Amino acid sequence: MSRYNAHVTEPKWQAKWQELQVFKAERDENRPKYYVLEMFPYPSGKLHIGHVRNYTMGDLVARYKSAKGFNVFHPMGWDAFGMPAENAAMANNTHPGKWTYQNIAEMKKQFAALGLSLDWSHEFATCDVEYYGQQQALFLDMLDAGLAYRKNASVNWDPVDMTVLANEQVIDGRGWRSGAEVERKELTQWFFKISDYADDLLEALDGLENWPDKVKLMQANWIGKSKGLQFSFKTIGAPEGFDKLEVYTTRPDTLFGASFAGISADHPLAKALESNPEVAAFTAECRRTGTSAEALEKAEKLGFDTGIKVVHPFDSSIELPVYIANFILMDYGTGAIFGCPAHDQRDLDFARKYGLDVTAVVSPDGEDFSVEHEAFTDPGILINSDFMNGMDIEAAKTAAIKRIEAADMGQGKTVFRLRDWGISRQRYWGCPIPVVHCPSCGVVPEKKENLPIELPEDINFDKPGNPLDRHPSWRNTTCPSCGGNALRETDTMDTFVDSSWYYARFTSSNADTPTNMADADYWMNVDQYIGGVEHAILHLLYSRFFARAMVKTGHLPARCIEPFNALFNQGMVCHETYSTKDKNGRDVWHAPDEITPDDEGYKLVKTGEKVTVGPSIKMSKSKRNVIDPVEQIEQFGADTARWFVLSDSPPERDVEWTTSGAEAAWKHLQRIWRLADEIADEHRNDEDITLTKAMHRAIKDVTEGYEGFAFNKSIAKLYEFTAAIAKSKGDRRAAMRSMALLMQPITPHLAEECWQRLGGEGLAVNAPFPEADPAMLVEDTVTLPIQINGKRRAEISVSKDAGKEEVEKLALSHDAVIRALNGGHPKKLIVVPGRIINVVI
RNA sequence: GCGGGCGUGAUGGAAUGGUAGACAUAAGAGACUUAAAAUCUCUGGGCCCUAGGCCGUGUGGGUUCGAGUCCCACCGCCCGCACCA
Repeated sequence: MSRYNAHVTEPKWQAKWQELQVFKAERDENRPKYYVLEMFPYPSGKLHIGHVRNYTMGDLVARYKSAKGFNVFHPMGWDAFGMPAENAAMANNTHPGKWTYQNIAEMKKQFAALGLSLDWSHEFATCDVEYYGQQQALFLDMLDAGLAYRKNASVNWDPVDMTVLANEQVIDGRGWRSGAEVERKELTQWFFKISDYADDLLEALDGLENWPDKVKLMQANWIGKSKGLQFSFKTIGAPEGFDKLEVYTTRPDTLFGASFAGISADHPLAKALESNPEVAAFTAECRRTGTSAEALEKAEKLGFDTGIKVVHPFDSSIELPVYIANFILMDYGTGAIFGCPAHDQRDLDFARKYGLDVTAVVSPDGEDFSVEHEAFTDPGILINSDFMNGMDIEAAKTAAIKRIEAADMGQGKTVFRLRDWGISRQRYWGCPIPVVHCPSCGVVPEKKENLPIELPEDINFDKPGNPLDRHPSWRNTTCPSCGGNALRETDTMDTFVDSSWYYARFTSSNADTPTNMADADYWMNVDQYIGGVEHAILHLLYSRFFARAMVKTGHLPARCIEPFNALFNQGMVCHETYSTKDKNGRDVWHAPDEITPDDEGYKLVKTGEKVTVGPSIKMSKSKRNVIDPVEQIEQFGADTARWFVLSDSPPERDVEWTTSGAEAAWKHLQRIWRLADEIADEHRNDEDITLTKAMHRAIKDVTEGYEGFAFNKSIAKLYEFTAAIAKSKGDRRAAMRSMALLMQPITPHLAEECWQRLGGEGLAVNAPFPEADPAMLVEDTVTLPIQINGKRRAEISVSKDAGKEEVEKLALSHDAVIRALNGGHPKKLIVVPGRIINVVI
């Protein structure tokens, strides 16, 4: 009997697939296409076990769909721009490009060992000049279409690294790298006008039937649509030019409960008042806490009474004080509000602190009502509100808006939380923004024929800041408009731009325009997109925006505004943690290969010290609970790793990597090989009908698991089917061949080997997926449980065609039922054909 | 605080409102072996008066002939957002 040697077999079949170009996708109008895409990786240089799970799932789908007759497109590339390359360049005195391409080469080798059904002929890295040059063309078209623009914006500025930081790179108010206190700085930045599509991006979520509800909900919350009223108060005692104060509210129904007006510390009116040193001190304080994380700790509501008053829009005899308040955001609505303490918790906290009136204007039942320390935000009936008295909230909102509009003081308005996407980054390793700053013409877009604007190679990171800023020969250029001396834009694009359209570029990765319409038209949309839920908002929202922008600029067909037909978020791979304590009682973490089992639990291999086993959590370097997939593949082969990452948990949930589980997977695959090997030499002629039925049952169940992203259930069925084959005394060849084809999407190498050994025709990867014969799924007899008063007491075996009456008769004549009836008659008898019998006594 | 999800054996997990615990791991027993490894077989929620019965899917109610599944309340855990007017 031969032993299965993955180290020989796996490279052999990988070479065969490559030789025969099995995974190369060609347009073919006669077959339905299927585009499978996994979120492409950042080329860190090291394959992570999470990649194995992600890409195995995509590969399963690709191979399964291909076996089902689809023309499958399954490309791969590299999300290759970004900070880590610059950090590595600084640390190792190398070039970011050199570092990145070395990593890509290294990672590609590791990918190859997994045996993925990828069409590498469409491969690109986003740092390839061919890619980012087309991205620049896209940018120019978007500029033309009014989707890109420049404006002043306040950003997180790291004064040591001299760069802008994204919000998530600011930790406790300090730069994640330099540790320097981050400043708010006003800079002129490039933006994409994603807000133009806010409503569309929200509405279209409903049409994404095969997206997780969770992701759709997160996007909807992020877009944050609210309907309300924007109107202006007349002011009393305000500086020149501020005779009106614009506010926004979603609760115009509560206007008669207003007891103050509030403005943000960044509001122009607040700034105008800063000549008063007290105001300046207060606004400075607000801005400081506004940027730091401590502000989130239930920051106390603080206000500063400006002495200015505003006049109530419905009753000019009412005057309200205007406060500068620390809880009002400048970039939402108008940066100014009216406060209605009775029906808003923040306003109530504020009012109690500063002794302002609290008048309830909505009551649960329309009766008199008052509020103490908890704002009333439930539905109710308007009181104390003049013309709105007696109305419900919705009617009152409509009435208030109508009245304001009639008086020409404002109008109903919809506001979004979603803001335009700032894409400028003061960094080298990104896509240069293709514009020129000309002293006479201003900001001038580069001409398309001058693209690509390539990053210069001769740069260094000796000094902080962007090397492009201090590279005169690159920076100095001529104006595309007047031909005079001009300076290049030195900002590069946010790396999220790169990943917002790569799925479209894959369809025609060598085109000399961003896409080729014929290819895009054939391959788009992505039929199944697979990746981590951490990209639920930004990457997916940006991609949805980009698809719209590409439709508008003529780079995608109109039907592609939603580029991903189906989305699946896979769970993470977790592992137990192992720790001991050091002299100071602090945890010291140990890698899985540093420990060994002892009598009860684990000890350190080196010292024999007892190890505390912690819960299974996301693999991380700091906790050292990391499993290296390359080592796993060296030990057991890729098929074992592929089988195991899918076997234990549903794909959307986290899976725990255990040594025993990986070994069990390996043992099972060995067993499959032994069976195939044995059966290949077997000469049995008698059909085992039980096995044939088990085969069709397995085909049906495994297929359902693949279709429904329940891969763990498919694997359970494969285990059952294996047991059925092992047990059978009849001809097992057909069953084992089906087994090979059923396993092919998960363990493609072993499947090929078994297929070949069993005399299968051609390659398993090219064989059609087995189809279950419905006739073979029907059992002649079924076992029906008998319940007495809803509790299972017995079971009977009946023919599948047994009529209801026959079943009833059989049930009533069963010993257990006779005993329970004790001579009496059942009150009720429920027979669900093929399911259950319930005797109610 | 708001929004969402989830609570099932020692563990990961199965279960169109219809036999709870498929499949796998850990554990235990046995077969083969001089022995080990490998392989194979069996046991595997708890309890009791053990030919049988009682209890059991976070807790308490409800709907139903029948609830892990549906409804209400509570408890616990996880994730997302975070002063969004």
